[in-house]
Amino acid sequence: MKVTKAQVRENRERIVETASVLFRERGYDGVGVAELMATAGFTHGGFYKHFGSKADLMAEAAACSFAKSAEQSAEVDIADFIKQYLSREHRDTPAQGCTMAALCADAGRQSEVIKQTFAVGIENQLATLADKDADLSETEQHQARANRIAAFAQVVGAIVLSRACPDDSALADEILDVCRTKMLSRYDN
Amino acid sequence: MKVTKAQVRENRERIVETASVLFRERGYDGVGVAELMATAGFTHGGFYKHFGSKADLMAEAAACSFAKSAEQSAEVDIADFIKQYLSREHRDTPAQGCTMAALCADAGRQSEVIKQTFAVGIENQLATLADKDADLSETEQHQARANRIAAFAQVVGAIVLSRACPDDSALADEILDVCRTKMLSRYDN
DNA sequence: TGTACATCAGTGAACGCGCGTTCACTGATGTAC
DNA sequence: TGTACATCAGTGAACGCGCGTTCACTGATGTAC
Repeated sequence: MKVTKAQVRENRERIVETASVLFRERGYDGVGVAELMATAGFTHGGFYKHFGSKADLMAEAAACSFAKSAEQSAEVDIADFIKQYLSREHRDTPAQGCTMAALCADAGRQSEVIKQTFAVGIENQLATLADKDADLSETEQHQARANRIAAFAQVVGAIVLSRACPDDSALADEILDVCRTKMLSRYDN
Repeated sequence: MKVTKAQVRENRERIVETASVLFRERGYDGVGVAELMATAGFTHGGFYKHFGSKADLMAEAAACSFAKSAEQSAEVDIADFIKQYLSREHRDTPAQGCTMAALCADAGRQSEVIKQTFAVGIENQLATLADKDADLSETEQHQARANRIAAFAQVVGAIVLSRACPDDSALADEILDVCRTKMLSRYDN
């Protein structure tokens, strides 16, 4: 059952993307290698032809989704980012949403390799939020970076708290609405 | 080996508190019933004399820690709360820290019963942050509540992101420092 | 108050199950001639 | 270009292990008389 080199690459990519989705949906401990491989369309035995361990895949799936999200939000301005991030749709579909929001608490309990991947992901995200056109002094740059860090902490916290509430909970929606309104009022004036 | 009623109550309490600590440290999936009971000083078989299931204990441990943290921070003013919450010490000792920060991402993947417990916990925390002495108009009350929600989202997000970074990571400290400074500047003037 | 007995918290072996990982095997691909 | 063979991605059974949960048993407590 050998397969072309192109097919191998494609299959590996499919496993990483499937993992990225399933992990965001159910957490690292919530998805097993066998189920993962079955969802990607394979039997579980072949897993170790692609990855050294489940932990290796966890790191790779995170890195992959961080790269992808940086790509996607490169053209989005900060107000649109906030609107999308703090939407009910994003909260209700973690599998398609921000990996940082879905998995950073899990990452905190994983190995240093995975934490390193997440640190890079955070820096990517901060870079994405930067206003590329602006020509700022050094103190203004520091201030801008501080603003981005605070904003990112707030959107992540809001999503994570909102997801911890029951479905159709007024509080869950209130958290999102309040944070969206407050944050947008700083940019749309 | 029957035991006095007082002893039973005390033992149950010890199990709940042990669970609360271990869950915060390693997540709900990271701690098994057997290890939990052993840490509390029992064999695992007795677990089901106290709780219907592991999920029941998860809900009870969360509720217990929310009640305790509301008690503790009742006398703390908002600036002190921010300083404590966004300290390295809090980040580095999740087992003794805020259950919301440690487990709300896990809660989002659990049953509605647990999410309900977390929603109550969030409301508790918001009530704790309220300025009891203030006598405010209705619009001022709305505004104050919105401020508390946004602040809580930001501190939770900051801790969770900081914990996702490698140990001794500059970024991890920067996230905490930036958010602490920015948030305090709104209260200490 | 003293005695006989039911209760039930705690024990520890056992249950089936799914986990991450390993392995012998298959057979089409890629390579050497 | 055609043939012979080594490679290795994918298969599916099997590994040991720890999980949540169940159960027969123990024996001190609590209760009924």
